[in-house]
Parts: sequence; structure tokens; C-alpha cells
Amino acid sequence: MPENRSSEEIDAAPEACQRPHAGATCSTCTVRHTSICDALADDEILALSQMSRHASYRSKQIIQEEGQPATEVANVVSGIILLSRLLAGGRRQVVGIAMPGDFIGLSMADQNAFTTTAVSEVHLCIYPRPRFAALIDDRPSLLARLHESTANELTLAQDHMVLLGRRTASEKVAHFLISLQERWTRVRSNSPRIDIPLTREDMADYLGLTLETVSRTFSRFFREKVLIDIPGGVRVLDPKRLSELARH
Amino acid sequence: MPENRSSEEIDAAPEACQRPHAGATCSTCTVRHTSICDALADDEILALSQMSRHASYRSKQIIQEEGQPATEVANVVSGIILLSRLLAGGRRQVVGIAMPGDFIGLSMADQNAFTTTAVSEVHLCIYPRPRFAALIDDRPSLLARLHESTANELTLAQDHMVLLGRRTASEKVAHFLISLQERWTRVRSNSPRIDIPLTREDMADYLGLTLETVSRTFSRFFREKVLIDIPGGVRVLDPKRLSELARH
DNA sequence: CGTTGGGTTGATCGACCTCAATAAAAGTGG
DNA sequence: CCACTTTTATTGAGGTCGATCAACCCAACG
Repeated sequence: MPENRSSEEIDAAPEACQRPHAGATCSTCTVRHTSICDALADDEILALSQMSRHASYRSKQIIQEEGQPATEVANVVSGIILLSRLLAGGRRQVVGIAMPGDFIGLSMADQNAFTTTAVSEVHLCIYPRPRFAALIDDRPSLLARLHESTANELTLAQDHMVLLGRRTASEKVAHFLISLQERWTRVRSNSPRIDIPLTREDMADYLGLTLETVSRTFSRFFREKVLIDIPGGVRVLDPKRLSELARH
Repeated sequence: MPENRSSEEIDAAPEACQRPHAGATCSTCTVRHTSICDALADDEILALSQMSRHASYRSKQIIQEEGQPATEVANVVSGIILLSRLLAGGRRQVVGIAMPGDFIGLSMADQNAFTTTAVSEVHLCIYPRPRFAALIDDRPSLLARLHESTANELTLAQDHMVLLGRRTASEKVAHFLISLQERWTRVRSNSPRIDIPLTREDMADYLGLTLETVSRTFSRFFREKVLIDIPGGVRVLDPKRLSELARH
């Protein structure tokens, strides 16, 4: 059974290393220019960094829970986070995957719209929501950036609706792998290697499938030499064939 | 065969009645306070109305096409619009339904992310994108309202992902009917009558089903006295049973 | 070592799709 | 207003993709 801890704010659990910090870290931040922070001038960054705290999460740890009051918002500094919703009968749908540079709490709603779960070691840069909201009111450029991110997220959501509603299992898996690869290249360099920190079940819940179907689809891709299995992910052998399978 | 006209901007076709107009209409606009215009003071409304034009569309008419440059944004004044994406093999996924008060072009992207199609007589209030963008830059309150709408749209998109990925056919249809009813009550008064201007195929493409499955599901709901068939829509006989079927 | 979480694979089942025929509406033009 | 076409809806028969149920493997770990 998973740990399944409840928390009314972004998790400040003993096992989640946290360090309030003042100032200097933003200048060395690895997502400084890929996150919404990029919209801010140096003096504004200072204001932001002064209200921030950092926290780490272990894999499988729940960060925020659906329906709970949202007291904080955060930037993902490293690691991968699943955004999911629960349904009657234990059914789960993963509605998004957050990666380094992504912002958690785009909508600035006062209730969490989804559960956030770490699927690898995760580092967050966390801001109190009221103070972040105040900063937004002051800084239209930050709001513009926030809106840009939200609009981008909406486009991704629409892509995913198409995937969930109208694609076959193998199209889903192939498409997932390609989009994961693209998102990795935005963080690291491009590579035929795709790291997959998600379990088969996580992927199934993202793709609207069962874990068995995901497993079978991977097996078939291995058998057909489209991919090879490597620890912690896959390596793409036949990128052309993979994108044909994804049918974009 | 449908008319299938191509258009690089919001349709100014001869059959789409259009009238540029100055000023006075906003004060009598039926969606004045349910649209993003609500964020604006009277003098700003004046500025907005001076850049606007109105246009009407007949049912089945394509308003904008996916991938085309987006030169205009618009408010829905009346009628219903489907936002859809096309996929290889003629597959279509409806990613959203716009109703009176909704804004088309939330993301302010320069390419249309989807095709917009009228499914009833539609009236739009249209603004040139560059001038609307300039107004946003001037007016943080408008940007805030735009962001709010986009965030709201994102939440709806996440709901829909759950529906597409994890609900059964009858849950999908029941859920669709309830959400349609809820959205109608935001425009009109609450009623057991639900107007459905969409065809079975439109609904199928929205719900990730085939039109036959949608038809069969309706037939079953009629047979089980959950709904009765009325011209142009349905009447809910057993609201309790309907929401059970939707399994919130 | 046993235990536990994750993965694979097989056998079977069923929800939904596909194909097809028919009916009912809704336009369209004489 | 009535034939005629076109669009939309219904219903059936049969097929299939992915789900379900279940057994087993493997690696990590206390």
C-alpha cells in the first residue's frame, strides 16, 4: 500500500528536505530561463526569491491532493510530477505531466484541481499563493507570462483530448514516447534515449489504457525493433517507424 | 457534400451577415456581463466596441479553420460553436463547445489551434487580433479576465480528459447532458428541457464514441424513461437517475 | 530469504466499433 | 405543394480491440 499521506499544503513533511533561502539561488537556478521567472527583471527576481522556499520529494510521494485548499504555487526545478484526478470506482486519469521549468498552480485557483505526485526525485521552488498573487497584480509582464503558460497548457490538453478520444493503443504509446522525448530535449540535449520514470500503470492512466495493454504495446515495439529496452527507459531504434505509428 | 469553404480569417462570407458598428451596441449586449467584456469600464468598452464588427453564421458553417493564421478573436453573442481537431483517417475530436459569453481565441496564438464550426445560427462580436492584443497590453484587468477564462477552460479540458479516458459510453452521454444543462442555465433559466443542437455525430466526436453508440445510448435512456425525446433536444424525466448514470 | 512492487504474458470476455439496411426528417426545385 | 435528393437517426448482426482475470517472473530490499 502506498504511503498516501494527506497534506493541506505543499508537503512540508519531515522526509521532504526543505530549506527557506534568501536571494542568491535564482541566479544559479537551472530553470531560471525556462520557467515563468524569465518574465521578471533582476530586482523582481529578488522579490520572488525572498518569498520562496525549496522542498524535495521522493518518488511516489504525494505533493498536493485534489480538492484541498491551494495555499501555495510552485516551479518545478527538477524531476517529474504527475497531475491526476480520481474517479468513482478507483479509476484514475493523469491529466498532465509537469517537468522542470513547469509551473504548478497556473490557474491560481484556491482549490487544487488535481492531485500532484512525484514520480522521481523532485525539487520544487515554492511560493505562498497570496504573496505570489500580489506580485502578479503588480507585474503585468508576469501575468502575461502566466497566461502564456496557461494557454500553452490548454493546447497540450487539447492534444491530449484528441489522443484519448480518437487514437488506438499503439498510437497512444508511440505518441506519448515522442512527446516525452520532445519535452526532454527542452531540458537536456536531444537523444534517442528516452528516460521513462513512470510505471506502466502511470502511463496507462495517462493514456486511458490498462497497464497490461501498455506493457503489451511496449513488448510489441521491442519485438518489432522500433525500440529497445534499457534500464529506466527506452532507446529509439527506428524513429521514422515510431512517428508513423504515432500518425502525426 | 458540405459547403466546406476555406477562409483565412473569421468568415466574412456574403451569406454571413456582417455589420461594422460603432459604440452603442455594447450597452444592450446580451452577454455584456458574462463575457470578458465584464472586466472593462464604460470608457474601455467604448474603445472595444469601436474596433468590433458583428457577423452571423448559419448552422454547419465553418467559421475558422485549424492551422490557418488567426487574424481575429471573438465573443460568442448567441448560438453554439464546436471547436474540433482533425486527425489522420478522417477522425475528428471535438475539443470544446463554445456558448454565448465564451471567448474564441483565448490563447491569442497566431495560428488557429482548431476548427470552429457553427452548429446553430451563431452571432459573433469580432475584434482584430492586433488591436485586441494592444488593448490587453494597456489593460491588466482585461488580461486578468482573459487568464481567468483560460484557466477555467483548462479545468474544463481536464474534466473532459477524465471523461474521454476513463468513462463508459453511458457515463459519457449522461455527463454530457448534465454539463450541457448546466451551461444552458448560465444563459437561460434552469429547465428539465435540454436543447441539443448537435447531431449524433457531433456528440460522438465530442465524447470519443461512434454516432451509433451515441444513438443506442439515447435510445436506452428513452426506453428506461430517464429522458424523453422532444424536437431539438430532450426532456429529463429522472434527474436523479441521470446523475447516477453520470457517476460524478 | 521471504516479501513486495513492478513487469510480462496468456486466455477469455465484453463494450464498443464496423458494416449495412432502413426509416425519418429536412431541404430543394419544379 | 409534391417528388426528389440529402442529411440524420435508428437498429441489427457480427467482429475486434482492449479490458479483465490470472499466473508467473524478476529485482529490490528489509
